[in-house]
Amino acid sequence: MITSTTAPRIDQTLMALADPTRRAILKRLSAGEARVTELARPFDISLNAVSKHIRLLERAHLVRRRVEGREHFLAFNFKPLAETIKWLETQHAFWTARLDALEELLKAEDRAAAKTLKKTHKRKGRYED
Amino acid sequence: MITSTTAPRIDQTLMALADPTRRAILKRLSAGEARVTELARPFDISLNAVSKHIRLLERAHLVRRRVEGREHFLAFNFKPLAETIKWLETQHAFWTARLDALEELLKAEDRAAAKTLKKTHKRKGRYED
DNA sequence: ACTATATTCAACCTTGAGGTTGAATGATTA
DNA sequence: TAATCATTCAACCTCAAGGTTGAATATAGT
Repeated sequence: MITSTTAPRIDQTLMALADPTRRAILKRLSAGEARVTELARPFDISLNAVSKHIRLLERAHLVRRRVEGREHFLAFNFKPLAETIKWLETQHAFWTARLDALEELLKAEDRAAAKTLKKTHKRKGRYED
Repeated sequence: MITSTTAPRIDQTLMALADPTRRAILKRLSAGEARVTELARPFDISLNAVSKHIRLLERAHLVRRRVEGREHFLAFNFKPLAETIKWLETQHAFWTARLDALEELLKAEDRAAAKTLKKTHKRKGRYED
């Protein structure tokens, strides 16, 4: 019984990345530290909204905060991102390997069918896109 | 004014992947087509819940559906996944490149400071983790 | 001591995720 | 035809995302 493929870290990271505003914030932070107000400036939403986005990024460990007086400096933390990419690549490799194997299998079936002229298993309704 | 780094496709894909149940479903589907009931079996949640997850995966184009009579066959669609990984890798490259450049800059500063024995800019509060 | 600045807190709203149960629909099978 | 199976639809619940506005807090500048 699959209760959960418990990878809460990955859940959080992917969730945090699934928002264009947050991705833009990260992009900005890849150029170096920035304060909250600074990060908020380019956006059309309230400062508070950006503050919330930052808090969420922090919770996902994608961003770290250094408080200096009244100013909060945010910095990018790459680790979770690297981990997530690695995980995705692994899965991707796994998935495509399976897919390739399946393709091979189907081709082999087709060859066999052609040979015996039976033409069974003409898989109807193949998908595309 | 950054209204949105509009990549709705990526939003959807990342969001869809940010759930362990859905990732498990995809993993199952990488081994080949499956029907809804079949996909639902290993989970501890209701069939309806799984049906909803599938609908969401479909909406994100990660899964395609082929209806045959009363049975619905689901299949993995790799394209959005590949796209997303590619995008993430690009961003990762961009981010790390920037980070490396920044590190270089800081090191250079340190060297310069050491040379003139001034020791200014001793960046306090470096982050770790 | 004021005043302005940087940021969060608190309360509120709307929307959708993730789950439930029960009924409806449609295709098989006995 | 009647019963069974596969799936969705409909209605409901709870919770958190993403946004707003207005007040609170603390630091910095005058």
